[in-house]
Order: sequence, then structure tokens, then C-alpha cells
Amino acid sequence: MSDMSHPKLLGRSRRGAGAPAAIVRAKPLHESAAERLSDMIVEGRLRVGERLHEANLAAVLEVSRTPIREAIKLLATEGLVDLLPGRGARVSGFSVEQVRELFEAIAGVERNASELAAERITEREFEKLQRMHERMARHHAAGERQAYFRLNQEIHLAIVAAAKNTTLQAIHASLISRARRARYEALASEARWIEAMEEHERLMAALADRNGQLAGAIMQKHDLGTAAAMVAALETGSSSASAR
Amino acid sequence: MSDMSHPKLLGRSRRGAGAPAAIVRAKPLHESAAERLSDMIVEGRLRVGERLHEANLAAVLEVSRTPIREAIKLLATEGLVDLLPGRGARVSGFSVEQVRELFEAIAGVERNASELAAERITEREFEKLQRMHERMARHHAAGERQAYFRLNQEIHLAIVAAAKNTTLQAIHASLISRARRARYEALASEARWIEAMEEHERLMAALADRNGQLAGAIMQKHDLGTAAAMVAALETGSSSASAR
DNA sequence: GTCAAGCATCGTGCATACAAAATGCAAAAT
DNA sequence: ATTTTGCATTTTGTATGCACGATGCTTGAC
Repeated sequence: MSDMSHPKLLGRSRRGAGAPAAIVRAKPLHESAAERLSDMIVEGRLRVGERLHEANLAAVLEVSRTPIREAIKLLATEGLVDLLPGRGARVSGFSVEQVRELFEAIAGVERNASELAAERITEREFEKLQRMHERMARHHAAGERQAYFRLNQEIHLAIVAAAKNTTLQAIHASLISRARRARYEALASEARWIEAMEEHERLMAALADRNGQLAGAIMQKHDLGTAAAMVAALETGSSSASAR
Repeated sequence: MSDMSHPKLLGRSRRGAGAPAAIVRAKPLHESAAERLSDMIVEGRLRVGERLHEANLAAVLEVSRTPIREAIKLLATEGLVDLLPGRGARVSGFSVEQVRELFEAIAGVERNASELAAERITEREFEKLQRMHERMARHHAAGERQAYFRLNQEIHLAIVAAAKNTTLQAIHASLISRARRARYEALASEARWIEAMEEHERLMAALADRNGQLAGAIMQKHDLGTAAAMVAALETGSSSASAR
């Protein structure tokens, strides 16, 4: 690497020249850098155990080392990279055991959220959820996996949002972003295609009854099932490194 | 401010001269800076809503702005400060509502942890827990609040550790560190002195029986009780700002 | 007298410079 | 041949410089 494209004196020289009234909001560089790095890791362009060389990344992303360092620190708090003291950062490996832990935690959080959601969901929110659920069911019936999975994710997020607890929501978002990687590697979990749909049906029924305990229990079981499928896929595929 | 104590060429010059085999590990500046800032916020030396002026803090902590900036970013992920885009950081306010959310989340996590702990705790761990519990009971009986609360915290941590899920443990640690501030402001919660002890007794019994569901339920109720006491204390004291 | 525009000042965000630690390699000693 | 020690190089950690945006004050117009 180490090309000669020096960021030099450019950087953020121009702005506002393009769209006039567009509130671009000018996302700080360290933020977009973090997003791009996160994608690079999730998509496997940076492989497990690989070092995050600050100067290289700075050159690739065309910023200086400062925002790169800040971005790496952020990724570290998200668990995407391990920070070695004085020896830089590496893409963190995830063992099957760690994935199991992660999904166990997600299951717990989503159970709590489901219980609270059953108590606090508004009629309006519930109707919206119901519509999403129906759309998902149609995609399921049609065998449209991509759309099905996307809606599935959205529904989980909506339920957590309905719990009306931003702290819980933040924890959930963080865990889900970590799970992205595992999902990406094990693009399987599609074996659960059918049971998962049935569980969602029952979950919706429990929410309709505003039965928190039942909704929580179903959600937890649902998540643990997803986790098991994921772990199984990772264990057979087993191209992923463990590290640590 | 802006004193003339330039860090200049000193910094991390000497090492290893003192203790020979001591693995000092040389904590990076941004890390110790984060800890010191965190303490300053928790202890109220930096008040809610107050701006974190990078140059000032750099002078006070006798480092340059760079590690200060990195530390502030870390505090932001921990929720101790709010990051205004382009306008620096402020000590985040916590409304009573936010405290309620926080403790609701803690209650959920500790319930999950208790359930898992009941399944996974080793005999050895349980015995240690039992001894801690007994010591706590003695402090309780003797009216030694400080020691009582310290052991109380340790027991909660030990139970989470016994759940054998590092992800859950990390979430818990993060939430607890946020709760520190609320606890500091409302140094009350001491009204719960008695019920809390009874709940701990029942919790230990449930763990002894390896009854996860019961242990989880007790723990959650226990935490929600603590939360209610805390919120009540904050509402009467009500010197804390809300911000947002 | 109030409000707005312009200007001075301050502060953050990013870039870059520099020093110390870590790493790798080679040469020498065993 | 293997290991160790010293040196060169790479890379991180910290400091500082610089530019643009934000903030606040002054001055002028209505």
C-alpha cells in the first residue's frame, strides 16, 4: 500500500457548493471513518486478526491519522476490534463461544424489551407493527428471503422501541451491530425460516393480548433458537478464526 | 488558567527504574485522563451542563489536547457527557426519567444474569458468595453502611460474573458505572436498608436451590425497589438539573 | 430603544510533527 | 546451528499548528 495520494491541503476545503439548502449536517470525519471501517470489518474486507494500520487506513480513507484513531477507539467500545496497548488494534475474532454469549445477551435484552413493550406499546405502534408483521408473512410465503430478513430486523427494533426505554434501546443497538458480523459470516440461519415465522405469529398474539410475560418468554426462546442456528452454521462452515 | 507548566519534553521519560519486576504496564495518558475526568464528573467537580473545555482540561491534567479529546469521546460512549457537533462536550444531565430507565435496564440485566448464574454457578463460587453475603449481613446488623454498600455491590458483580457471559458482564459494568453518578447524588437509597437485606436473603436461598427463575425474579424486584428509592430521593432532593 | 449586521475572539476539528516503544533483522557469540 | 544482543525501521502515542465554524460584542440602522 502506502500510495502517494497525500490528503495534503485539501480535506474539507469545499462545501455547500453542491446542494444549496440541503442540510448536509457535515458529519465529522471520525464518525464517517468509523462507519466505513465498521463496514470493512463486517464485510470481511478486513479479516479477523488483521491489524488496523493507522497510516494505511488514513491513506485509504483519505483523512489524517487523528480521526482514524478516534474511529478505532469507537470500534473498540463496540467490540469490533481489540486494542492492544501500544501495539495497535486488531480485528477481534469471535469464537463460537463468544457468538453464543452475544446471542444469549440479545435474547435477554429482547425478552425484557418485549415484556415492557407489551405494557407500553401504543395502539398506533401496535397497528404499525401488525402491518410490518403481515408484510413479513407475505415475503415469507413468497420465499423472498432478503425482504423477509430485513423486515424481521425492523420488527425486532420496533418492539424494542415500543418498550420506551432508550437505555435498553441503546444496548440493543450495540449488540445487534456486533451480531451483524456473525450474521454475515453465517448467512445461514435460514434453516430456521419456518419455526421463526411461527414464533413471530405467537409473539404478535401475545403482544395483542398485552401479555408481557408470555411475549418475553416467546421472544427469548425465539432468539435462542436463532442463536443455535447461527452457532451451528458457524461450526460447520468454520472458516472463521477464533483468535484470543 | 493556561498556566505555564508545559508538558514539553517530559512525559513518559523514565520507567523501569523503580520496581524491577513490577508489571507497571504504563497506562496510556488518554486512559488515565478518562478515569480522572470520569471521577470529576461523578463527584460533581464538573457540574451537569458544564462545558468540557479541552484546553482547560489539558492544562489541569497536564497533558495535551489529544488524549483529552480521546478521553472525552470515551466518556461520551459511556453516556457521561453529551457531544455537541462542533460545539464541544457537556456533562450530560440525567433526568429522573433517565435514571428510571437506567435502573430498569439494570434490573433486566441482573435478572438475566441471576437466572444464568443459578444454572452455572460453581460450588466454589457459591461458597464464596455465601461468605460475602454473611459478611454483608454482619455489617448490616452493625449498621456499618459504608461496608454494607460496598459488599452489596461486590455481590451483585459476583452474581453477574457467575452467569459466565462476558458480554452480559460488560453491559452490566457499563450500566453500573453510569448508575454511580445517580447513587452519588442520591446518597440516600438507605431507606431501603432493611427490605434490601431481606431480598438478598431470599436471593441467596434461590441460588442455593439453583432455582434460576426465582432468583431472576427476586433480583429484578430487588433492583426495581432500589430504583424506586433512588428516584424518590432524587425527586425530593431535586437539585439535579435535567438538561437535554 | 430594539434589533440586526458586521467584526473580533474563541474553540473545536483535523492535520502534521516528533519522540518513544515495539518489531524485525542481522551479526556475533556460544 | 542456535541464541542473543544491538541496530535500523516501523508504528504507535502525544504534542502542536492551522483553518473553519461558533459565540459574543459592538456599532449602526430603523
